[in-house]
Amino acid sequence: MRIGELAERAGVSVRSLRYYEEQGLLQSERSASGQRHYPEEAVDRVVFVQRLYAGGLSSRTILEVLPCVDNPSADSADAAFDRMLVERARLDDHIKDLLRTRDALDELIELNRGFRATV
Amino acid sequence: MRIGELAERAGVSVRSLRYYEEQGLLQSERSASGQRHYPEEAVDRVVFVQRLYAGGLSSRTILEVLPCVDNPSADSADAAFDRMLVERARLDDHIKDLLRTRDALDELIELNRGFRATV
DNA sequence: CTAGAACCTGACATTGACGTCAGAGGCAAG
DNA sequence: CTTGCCTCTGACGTCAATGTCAGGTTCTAG
Repeated sequence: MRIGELAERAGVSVRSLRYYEEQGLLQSERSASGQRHYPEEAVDRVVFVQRLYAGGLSSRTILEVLPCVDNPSADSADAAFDRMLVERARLDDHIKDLLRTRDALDELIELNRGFRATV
Repeated sequence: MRIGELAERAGVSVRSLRYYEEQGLLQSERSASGQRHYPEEAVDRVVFVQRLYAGGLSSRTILEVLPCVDNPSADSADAAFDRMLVERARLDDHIKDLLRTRDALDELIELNRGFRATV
């Protein structure tokens, strides 16, 4: 499929796909005229990359982790595997921090509900 | 206390404190020579603001919510209260999304562990 | 009194994942 | 063949919280 269809199906902009390629996160075949063509699997790939971005990983970090996706055989993915564990831990910490923030908001909401009920 | 002490005690940079003031998130008394002075409560204030930043709220949004902190009486904090509920929901969605990302990472980790064990 | 922190304002720099625009070529349908 | 949509490269714009630097004032300890 061409870039427009991939963008739509994966729910990202065409600009983003070109950016992913520039960062080495996504490959494409080029037609004679230079247009990018992608296989079906590219959709899942892009969705997964988006998911990692959502988790706060940078392009560079995603690039480091991708060997675990593309070729999870022991030798090639050693550093990638370690990196993945690190990022998993970082994400876990981040989630815990957000939960604390949510709790703080809940406290404040309850406090305000109290005031609003009595007035 | 002066700005340096507040920065250290709240765990932020002096630059950030000046920025918060610029955004209306933090007030200060000025000495005759123009130096900022803060009461004890400023520490908690700054920590709380940091917490909201961590939750993904922008300066402008934090500003909108602060009436619920400063004066949780019904009349003044109406819009602020609504805004707080909205942000609470947004944060909750974000957390759920991050949990999905963590699950995806966990799956990938398990998959790779499998490969690494057999080889 | 003096050296060295700490503070002031103002302004430009940074970072990263994009948005957006320009100028040009490619492709399917009528 | 042409109209209109898709794609290409390249480059500059964005946003937000903060870093950083310059040039100058103020406070504090000795």
